[in-house]
Amino acid sequence: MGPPEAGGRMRPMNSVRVRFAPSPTGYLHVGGGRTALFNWLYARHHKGTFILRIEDTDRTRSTDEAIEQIFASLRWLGLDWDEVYRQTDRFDRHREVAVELTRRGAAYEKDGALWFRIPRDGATTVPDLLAGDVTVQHTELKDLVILRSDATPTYNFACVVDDHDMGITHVIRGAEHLNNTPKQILIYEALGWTPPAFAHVPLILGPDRTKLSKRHGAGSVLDYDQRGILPEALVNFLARLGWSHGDQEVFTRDELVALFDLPGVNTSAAVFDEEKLLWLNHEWLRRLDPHRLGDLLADRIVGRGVADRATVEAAGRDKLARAAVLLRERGKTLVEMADRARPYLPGPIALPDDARDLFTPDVRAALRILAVRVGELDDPTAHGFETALRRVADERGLPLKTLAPAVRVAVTGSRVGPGLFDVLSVAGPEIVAARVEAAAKEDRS
RNA sequence: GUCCCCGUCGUCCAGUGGCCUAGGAUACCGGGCUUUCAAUCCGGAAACGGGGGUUCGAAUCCCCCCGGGGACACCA
Repeated sequence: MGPPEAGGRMRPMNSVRVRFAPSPTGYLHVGGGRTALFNWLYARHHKGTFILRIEDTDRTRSTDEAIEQIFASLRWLGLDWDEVYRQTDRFDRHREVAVELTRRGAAYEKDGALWFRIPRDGATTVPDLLAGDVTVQHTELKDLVILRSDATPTYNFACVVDDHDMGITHVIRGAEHLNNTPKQILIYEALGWTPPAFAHVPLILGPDRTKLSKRHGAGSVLDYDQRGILPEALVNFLARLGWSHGDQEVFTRDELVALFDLPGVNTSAAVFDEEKLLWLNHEWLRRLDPHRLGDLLADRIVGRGVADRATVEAAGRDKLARAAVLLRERGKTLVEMADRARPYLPGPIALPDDARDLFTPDVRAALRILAVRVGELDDPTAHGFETALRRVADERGLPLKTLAPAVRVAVTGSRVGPGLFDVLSVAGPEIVAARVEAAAKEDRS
């Protein structure tokens, strides 16, 4: 028989119910993101329920903006929740239970606050699914406030009441809570309630090996979106921090749901390695559908001010998708890709000063001819451009090794980039002809 | 300081007593390919924290030490 929900409904006993319980005192950082992910994966894997509970009992530090940020972060990560609660909505219930605790002699009032009494003797064992049995002597514990002077409940207390009322079966949370658990178990026992199962997942550390926190800089989940990281990549990366499935590194969301379970989770803390995230992002960039990636690229181009919306729309979806396919081979983030997308969009290109040595009189003469040929090109594929380029080089007695870099710089403004003929083909004859002609007029001095 | 957790390449993981001359990934170094940069391919360097046990045999089990982290709020 499962515990009754707040409303009194009964639930089947075997169904998994887990919750992610962030406090809205700031943005959601990747540590919290991973805790949310593990809970979500566990729920989805076991066909259970994923509950989101906003722990806003600290009314002076909680903000609505933070709540919105948390929602937005979870949505971006693709972690959908089945139920959502706000702890402040349940204050009456918390007070009711506090009274019950007092009636049972487990709580007492002092200085206006209500305190929970820790039994003098004995010890409490947390049967942790990951760490094993963790026993703490009661002498190590101190009585704790459960109701503040202003009658609002504190974390360790509200948490117990809500986990119980909401029928939580597994509490999956960060290892920093392991020390709180004996106190919470004592509260369950004082109330005659059965505690849920606990699984304390290892911490995520910053480069300095201390718990990842806001002071490590780029901690916010949404920052990663800002930096051009794909949610697929962050989810994949976070999942692999503390969890594994053999030697597999790349996982789709569906694979994660199918494979994730608590027994596969580690017990030691992990350092957040930005380099590996970037590698995974690159992997995911290359796996995305071209048109979807093209759309993401289009937004990013506008967002970064590389080109305006009208220009991007004029280029068209197909062209953006083709450009994205070229760009993703050497970009690790959407930001890098967007910042290199200019060559594929209409408009002039600025030539770098240090590349002017490429435009010798011979080269400029060849470029003039090439511009004409490209204007008349009837096969605007990579192959068509290659043929045209080779022919001009041949006619002018210039090695391709000399002409190609000049054309590249003329069209893209850079000496490096994707395969030249692919670049020309995606940019298209019109853009190529105009830029090659403009470069041919460059007077190097 | 006290209590709790943890300890395999720089980093993330594999490894659950013999398949380990310890495997994969990333990052790094060298080479091939290429108009360039990537990608890719080939090669390289790189770890079981230390000491005791247990065992025919230990990265795997036990103990001690050392190291790292976390918690010690009317924060969560």
